[in-house]
Amino acid sequence: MSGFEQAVVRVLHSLRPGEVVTYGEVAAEAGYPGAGRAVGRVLATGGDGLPWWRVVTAAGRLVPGHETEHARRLAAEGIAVADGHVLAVPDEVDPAV
DNA sequence: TATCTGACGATAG
DNA sequence: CCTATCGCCAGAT
Repeated sequence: MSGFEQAVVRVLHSLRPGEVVTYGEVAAEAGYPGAGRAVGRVLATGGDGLPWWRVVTAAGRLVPGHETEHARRLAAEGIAVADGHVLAVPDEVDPAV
């Protein structure tokens, strides 16, 4: 387990139900801004134990190759998904906005 | 140590 | 919307 991997895992577990973040956000939150690519690698290698479905690309695009599974899990979390992309990323639930 | 790869990000065409 | 290019980082060979 490298520090990077632990940091990423910790961030993912820090997310609340229905919380969706991007790879860049996870990387920055983990303390490795710009390491979004490495984050994707961790999720891909981690395989299980990690809420990878709460992570999407900066464009709101779902994980390539897992769009169906991803969309299904996001729907279970209450996230609005359509055509392989999230309709919105409510990282901060602000009714004022 | 060097090189390649990848569930990324942004810009440009 | 899609592909191409560059920059980024960590891991694998």
